[in-house]
Amino acid sequence: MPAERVDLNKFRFNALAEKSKDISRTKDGSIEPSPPRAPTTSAPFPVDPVVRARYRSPCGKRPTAHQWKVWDFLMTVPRGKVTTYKGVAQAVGGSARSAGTALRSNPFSPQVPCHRVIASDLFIGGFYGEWAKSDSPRPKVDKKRALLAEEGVLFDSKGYLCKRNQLLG
DNA sequence: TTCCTGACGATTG
DNA sequence: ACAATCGCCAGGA
Repeated sequence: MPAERVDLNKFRFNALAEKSKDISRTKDGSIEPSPPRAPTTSAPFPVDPVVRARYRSPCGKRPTAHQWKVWDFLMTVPRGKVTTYKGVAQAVGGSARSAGTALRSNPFSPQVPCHRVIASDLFIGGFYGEWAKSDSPRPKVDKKRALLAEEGVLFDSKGYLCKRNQLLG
C-alpha cells in the first residue's frame, strides 16, 4: 500500500476521532488523548445524606442536589426498561438538557444506570459525553448498546429502540 | 455576577 | 426527510 494512502487514512481517522472528542489537539497542533469525561468510582452509591454531604467525585467535585435527584431517579429504572432525558426531567424537574448535564457527570456508572436513558424519539442517544452519529466512530455508545443488550433491550441498525413497550411508564 | 457550554427536544424552512 | 434554529436550564469558569 502506498504511503500516501496510509497518511490519508490516518488523517481521516484523526478527524473523526477529534470530532467525537476521543482525542484533542494541543496548541502546537500535536494530538493527545482527551481526558475521560466522567471518571467512574468503585464506591457504592450513597443514600445517607451525611455520606452524600462529604462525598467528592473522582474529579474532586461535590455533586449538586439536582444531580443526586437525577441519579436517585435512575436507580428506580429497572433492568429491561429505559427512560428518556425528557422523562428524567419530568420526574425530577429541570429540562431534558439539564438532565443530560447530570448524566454526563455520573461517577457511579453503571451502578447508577445512566445507560438506561435514551432520546425521546427512541434513538439510543449518548454515553459518556459521546453522542451517536452514524457516520463517526462511537465506541462509548457501542458500550451502552452492549450493556442494554445484556439486559434484553435491543436497538435496530439505525439505533432506534426495537420494542416501544420497554419504555418506562 | 455574567457568560458560555452542553449525553435535549420541539419547531421551522 | 432533513438541517437549521430556538428555547431550555444546570454547571463551570
